[in-house]
Amino acid sequence: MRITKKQADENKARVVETAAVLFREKGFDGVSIADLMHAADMTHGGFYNHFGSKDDLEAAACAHVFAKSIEAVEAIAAVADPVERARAFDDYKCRYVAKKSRDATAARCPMVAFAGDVSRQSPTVRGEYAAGLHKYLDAFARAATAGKTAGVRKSARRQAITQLAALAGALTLARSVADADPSLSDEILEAAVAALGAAAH
Amino acid sequence: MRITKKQADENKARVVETAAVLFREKGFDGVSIADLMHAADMTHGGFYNHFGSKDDLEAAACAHVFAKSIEAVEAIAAVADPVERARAFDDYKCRYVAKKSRDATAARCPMVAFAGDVSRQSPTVRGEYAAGLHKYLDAFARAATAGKTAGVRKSARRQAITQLAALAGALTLARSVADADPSLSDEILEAAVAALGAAAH
DNA sequence: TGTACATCAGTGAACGCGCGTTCACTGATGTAC
DNA sequence: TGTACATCAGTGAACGCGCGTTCACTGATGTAC
Repeated sequence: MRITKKQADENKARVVETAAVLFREKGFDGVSIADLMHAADMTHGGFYNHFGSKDDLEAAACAHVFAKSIEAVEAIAAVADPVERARAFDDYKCRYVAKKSRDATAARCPMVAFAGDVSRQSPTVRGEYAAGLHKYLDAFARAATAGKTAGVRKSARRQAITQLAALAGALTLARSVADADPSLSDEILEAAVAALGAAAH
Repeated sequence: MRITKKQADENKARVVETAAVLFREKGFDGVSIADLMHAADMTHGGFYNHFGSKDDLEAAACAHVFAKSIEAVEAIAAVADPVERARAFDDYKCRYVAKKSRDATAARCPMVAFAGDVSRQSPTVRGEYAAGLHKYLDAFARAATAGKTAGVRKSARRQAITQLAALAGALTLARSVADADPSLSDEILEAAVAALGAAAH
């Protein structure tokens, strides 16, 4: 039963969106193609009409998730007014290490969701992940250094990278003990928030 | 062919040691029981004489790896002379985010090696991991706050947690792009080292 | 515009493989006397 | 200490399951005339 070209494109997009959610929630290996296709309201056989392999989909899902995150941070970096930009950036970082963010596993940041798995995946996935992280980190550093003079920009970028590592590390560690030691998990996130406050002034 | 009790205990210990290496290198799901047992110079059938399930071994390996890390940090925290302790602690942190550390995947820190996978493993593994991280983090905070007055110790602990998150986050991110974008990977580690230098005085 | 045919997105059974786990067996070790 | 037997760590074949992937088939869509 052939369907319309537009419908087929929508179906493919829905598979990528579904994968973006499920892969973040359960990891690449935790989602079978049959599970995924059923979650996207299709049967598993049609998968290979759209993707050459599961690897290809992993790469596509990775790029898709990063694209959204990059867009959000670039929007902050593009804010013209320095005060408003700083406020928006602080908000973003606070939300990043909020408990709500830790618990929303399906919407998690691609760094945290994929960093552990990605180095064991195929070169295609690794390449797409690296490209995404590179752009994300650049956008993050730009949001932090926008408006600074060229003289301090280099060290400001370094600081931004470390701040990003601290946020991602805190979220990763907090997530890893969320079930087994909730109070430790909370303490890690609270420390991250406190550090943001201390760095803000 | 029954063997001596001592030999059997040694065999079990060798399986745990081998698992500690292979799981860090390839992840829990990347190592089959047959692979593992052959790496430990045995056949796969004997596995269940020592462990109830693969989960049990994962938990044991997790605890084993953490125990070593905890021991190292506790030794630093126990150094009596404040100057020498600070120097030892700084050394430890610098080694943690050295490129050599990123590339030694088989010897990697348990936080970085397991954090991504652990929340998808069984409760047994999650429990052992959480217990290990809790002790490790406590030791790390003690190494940072030893000798400080009670008044500042709470905020010093928070700072130590964030510093640990920054180190673990930097190593995780650097590892995740090590193959596909080596210069980005290097930049992340260099930023982490620079931040350690800035925090030291 | 209408018709005939090729195309191809989606279906669901099937294949082959690797994995965790089980099991009957072996034979040296540990133990009871 | 010596002997007879039970124990149990290690072996390797086998089982059952889930997975990624393939394939013959369907029938509405797209296209050539």
